[in-house]
Amino acid sequence: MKLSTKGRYAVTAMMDLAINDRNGPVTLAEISSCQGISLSYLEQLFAKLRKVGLVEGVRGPGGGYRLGKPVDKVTIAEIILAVDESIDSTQCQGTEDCHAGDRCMTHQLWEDLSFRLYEFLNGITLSDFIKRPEVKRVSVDQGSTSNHINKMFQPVTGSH
Amino acid sequence: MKLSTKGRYAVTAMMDLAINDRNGPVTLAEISSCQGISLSYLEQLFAKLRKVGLVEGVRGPGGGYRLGKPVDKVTIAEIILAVDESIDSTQCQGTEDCHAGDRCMTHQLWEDLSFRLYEFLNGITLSDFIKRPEVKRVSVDQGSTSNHINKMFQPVTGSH
DNA sequence: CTATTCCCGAGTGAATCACTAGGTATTAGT
DNA sequence: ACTAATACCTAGTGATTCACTCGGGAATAG
Repeated sequence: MKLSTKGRYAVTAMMDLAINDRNGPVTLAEISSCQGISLSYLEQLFAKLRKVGLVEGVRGPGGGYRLGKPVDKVTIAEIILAVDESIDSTQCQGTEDCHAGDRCMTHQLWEDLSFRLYEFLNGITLSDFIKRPEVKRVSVDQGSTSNHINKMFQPVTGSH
Repeated sequence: MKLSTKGRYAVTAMMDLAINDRNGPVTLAEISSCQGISLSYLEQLFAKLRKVGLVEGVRGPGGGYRLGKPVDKVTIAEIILAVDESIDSTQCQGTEDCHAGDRCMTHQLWEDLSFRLYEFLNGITLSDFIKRPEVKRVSVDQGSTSNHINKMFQPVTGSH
């Protein structure tokens, strides 16, 4: 689960597609000029997105890209995994007898954390963003219909 | 909020410190041989961690590194931010009149997501890991004392 | 004094990032 | 049939970052 600028480009581009879904395909030229990313670089990113079925291209004039799945099925984790390939957890992983014996359970702990992070990002879909189109920074409308998201805005109470 | 192998090194090293907290300082040589990371590279990482007060060094024989704060005050987000400096959200950010007008709210949406991710990682502390030392993959003990963590293992129900 | 540790800076090959350049394939409009 | 618009594909490139080596210091326990 890596996360870098490349992943950001992919996610924001996918958001763009999700927002303008009903108006037909979105061209890369639009996204490029709008987001200030190179066209050819976008093409490379979309090649990866297309390979895993997250988007589908429409050729010819009036063409562009459409989402390959319904907005509520596309998760942030998928998008990031498609372009920012995962971190290599090599390093004596599996064979945990690396040293003093009782140390070095950190691999396990990291995988725990990594899994949690994945679950978190896999619980957020594109629809969670386009649902509140102009509503900038929603302010905790209780009893929400969009489940599990607003939890993130809540407590953390104990720690800071 | 970037996340790469570098951040993983820092997090696992900090976990190591947290686990062996009571046995005096931990040397970089130990972490190095245990985790298969170069000693000098570790030194560079720990220089950054020291700069923000996450660790403190003890010189001389028997020295090493100690946590700079109580384990329950050190969050994953802090560690990652200390070594993996944040993603540049440049690109027409602020001036959102980049194109057709009603498009391009994606910056805002990205910042939303980025903030959520930060909150998530800032809600996990080192103590959440060392609390269950040998307990591999805890299985949802309800009514937990360690609040907000086990929520992550729960629903996501709707999406997949 | 000496060995052990942290501390510091400079340099290096490899990989990745974001991009440029130059194509080909498909299709809507005329 | 022609043209323009679009997706699609491959190769290369400078800049940056990654993970590392090397060569030193500075502090301190024994």
